Amino acid sequence: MQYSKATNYALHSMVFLALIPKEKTIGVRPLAEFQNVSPTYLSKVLTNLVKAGFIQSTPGVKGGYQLIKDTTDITLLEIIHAIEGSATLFNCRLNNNDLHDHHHCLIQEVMEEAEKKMENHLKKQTLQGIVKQVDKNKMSYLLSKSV
Amino acid sequence: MQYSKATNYALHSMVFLALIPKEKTIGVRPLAEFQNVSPTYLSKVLTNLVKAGFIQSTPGVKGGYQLIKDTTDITLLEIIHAIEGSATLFNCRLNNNDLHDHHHCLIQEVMEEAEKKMENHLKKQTLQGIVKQVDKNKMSYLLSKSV
DNA sequence: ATATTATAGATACATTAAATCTATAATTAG
DNA sequence: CTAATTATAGATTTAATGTATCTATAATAT
Repeated sequence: MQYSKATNYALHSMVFLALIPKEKTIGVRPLAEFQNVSPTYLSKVLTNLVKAGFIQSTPGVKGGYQLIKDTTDITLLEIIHAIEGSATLFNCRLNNNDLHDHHHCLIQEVMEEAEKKMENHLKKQTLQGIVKQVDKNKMSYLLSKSV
Repeated sequence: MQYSKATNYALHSMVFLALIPKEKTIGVRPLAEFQNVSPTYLSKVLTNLVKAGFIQSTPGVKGGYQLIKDTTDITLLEIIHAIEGSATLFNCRLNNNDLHDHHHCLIQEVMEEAEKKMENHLKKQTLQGIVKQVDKNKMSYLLSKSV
């Protein structure tokens, strides 16, 4: 079980977008090249981020993508959910006739508790938290490409 | 992203096995019927649990599977790892030439922290914890089939 | 010796992620 | 207004992986 490549691209793209001046836009081409992925595929991922309200897209010359939400108001969990959806990681698949709906699965209960621990942590991790660290390292984030 | 059906089967099978008398064995057939899965497929899952050292298998008449470890000494995390492996949920897939190994990914760092929260919780959840609850409910676990 | 049960290997099937292609719409520049 | 640029949508293809089946083999009990 692993997070999808799409989620990978989404998270890295968001960090990238957070690092460029807010009034500027950036095209899908450089974003894709940076991540070694085809622009057409990445654009589909980015569209999900647009629909989630994190970024804005403008077509045409000088168009591209840009953040429209404050980095302190975007959590990693939200980004992940925008791509992966928000279904629970574990779902009891016992479909026994005798199993009634109100009989909740004890295993599922525990698994959901565990997942919540992870989510609670990711809920506290804002995009700003990542970006801040990049600056702190005093490395040219874009040049080193070590996002 | 979701845990595999195999993990589902493994967890439920372990609870089932924990509920039968320790000296008795149970064949793959009833275990499979209980979970609405083919015996041949479930046996492959169970073999992984054998290799992990949780259960024992004996061929032949009156053979089958049985627990060989104490329920207080088996955690849900261990069972999950026996099926899913222990790779991290998130892996930075940026493979830029300019990216050196020692440049660790900030996103990955956070994601691993988050995953650890979940794992720490599952590490504390023993098979006994589940089984105990089943008894507490005073329901015939096997009859109600509401694992 | 026979019936029973697990295991291993090969294979097939199904689902989903990942990626590509084409056409369309929106925007800017000239 | 026209041409170039850029994002979007839809259909389609490819690849990867999870799920499942089949057959043969080995081990055990009666």
